[in-house]
Amino acid sequence: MARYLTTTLPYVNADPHIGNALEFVQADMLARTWRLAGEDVFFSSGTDEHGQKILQAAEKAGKDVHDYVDHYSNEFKKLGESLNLSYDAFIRTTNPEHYAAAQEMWRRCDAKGDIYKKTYSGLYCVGCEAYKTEKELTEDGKCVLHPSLTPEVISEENYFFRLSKYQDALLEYLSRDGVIVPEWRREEAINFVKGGLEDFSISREKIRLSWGVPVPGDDTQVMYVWFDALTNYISTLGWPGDADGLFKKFWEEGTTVQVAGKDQVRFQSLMWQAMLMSADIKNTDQVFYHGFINSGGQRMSKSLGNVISPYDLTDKYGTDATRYLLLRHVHPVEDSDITWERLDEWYLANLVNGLGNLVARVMKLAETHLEEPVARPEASPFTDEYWAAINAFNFHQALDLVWARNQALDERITREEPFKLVKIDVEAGKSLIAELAVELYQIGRLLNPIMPATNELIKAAVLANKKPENLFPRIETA
RNA sequence: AGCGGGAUGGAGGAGAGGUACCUCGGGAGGCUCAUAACCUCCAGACGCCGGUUCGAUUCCGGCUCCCGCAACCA
Repeated sequence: MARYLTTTLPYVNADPHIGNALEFVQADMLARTWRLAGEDVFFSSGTDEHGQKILQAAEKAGKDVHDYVDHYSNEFKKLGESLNLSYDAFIRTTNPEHYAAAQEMWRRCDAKGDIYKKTYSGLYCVGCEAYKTEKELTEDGKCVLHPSLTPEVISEENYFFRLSKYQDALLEYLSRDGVIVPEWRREEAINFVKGGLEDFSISREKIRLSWGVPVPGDDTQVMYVWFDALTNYISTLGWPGDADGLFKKFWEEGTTVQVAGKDQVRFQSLMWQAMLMSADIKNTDQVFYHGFINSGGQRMSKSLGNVISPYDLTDKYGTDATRYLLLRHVHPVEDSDITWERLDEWYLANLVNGLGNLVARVMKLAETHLEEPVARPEASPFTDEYWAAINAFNFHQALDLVWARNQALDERITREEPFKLVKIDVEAGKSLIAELAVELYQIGRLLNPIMPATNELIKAAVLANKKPENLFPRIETA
């Protein structure tokens, strides 16, 4: 079966944060799992590069906006390498092909009568060059960032998308089981839609904001970044031209899954789905929403000094251990809290003393007592329970299953004492040790979607009958 | 106001209609193959009040306390 998978595209106005890493690693585990199961997978990620915030950030940094987005896009690419992601495409919304796709999406929605012009007025802060909602203003109505300025009421003529028209169609879409995971977010979305939808502004006046995709047929306006960015999910497949047939194969005929953060429901499951409906394109089959990561009971922020960046993790623990920590100790959909103390604890308990030590134990026995490597086992170690956990996005449960197996192997060694047996009855001892090595190989295989490099190392060690270097060295804990 | 989530041993987290699991920490013991690792045993928990049920910590209702959301935020 063809399976399409995508993350949301990180917005390139800042360095990658741990939430990006979580989303990438979750999606990568899905992609690798499906490939293992023999499915044809197209896994996409990339960067979202338009909009006011980016233009401002570039100006603030004194950089040309093109150089600025190139730099950050590359940072996200590097993060992908640090996390050993296996995506098949990295789409940038500044690609010419993407521009063409976003404009075609616009034309189609327009042809449906879903785009119209309207005057939008709001409180505008000249300091920020942005409209402000009440929430963003101080009690006396001043901008938080520019308290000396009084926001002015400004009117702007923009194009709007008739989201309201799709209220019933969206309710029908949301009535399908599984279109949103977890289920309670689907109910949340339904309630939200029932509360009434308002049309969205999908363009900006070019004189205010030049950094965006031009609106077809109106050179005074550029697309609001959301309209352009959402289209990436199909432009990455070559839509609309579809010269390689990827769009047909993966989007139209395959199963589509999007991975996103919990703040994305309105954009991914409502706005984007309405856009697809308007353009007569199949809706996304499933959107999985992960939770957020806090630290020390608070949202990570530079001012609090509790930021843990993905590079902090990979530098300290390495790629595979970082993947492990994010997949097993961060809850897939609830918010989670991590601190260095806990990360150190998990690393030490489960990887150093757990998996790493187990590999050393078994391979030392095998290397010492077996003349030749064991044969590669035929039987699949993947159980229905394991597949089911992953397909339900319960990554942590799939990992629990593997670690239960690790523990069972440790227990077996203690119980059956191969190191003693081999001195009493050489053949029986060898045969037991061979069984242990085979089990270790199976554990290695189970780690494939979780810790790709460790999976290879363990399998190679067993097949070479050679104890590897410590997989997870002890590290200095602060 | 409303909508949603959470409340599990000393700490942090899973979990599920019927002996409550994991990591750390505490106590006792074992092993020596292993990265001073591993294994066994012990002490210790399901916020409060009702309801459904043979039985609920798990389902339902109410309460208390925390946390999100409340649309152009990319």
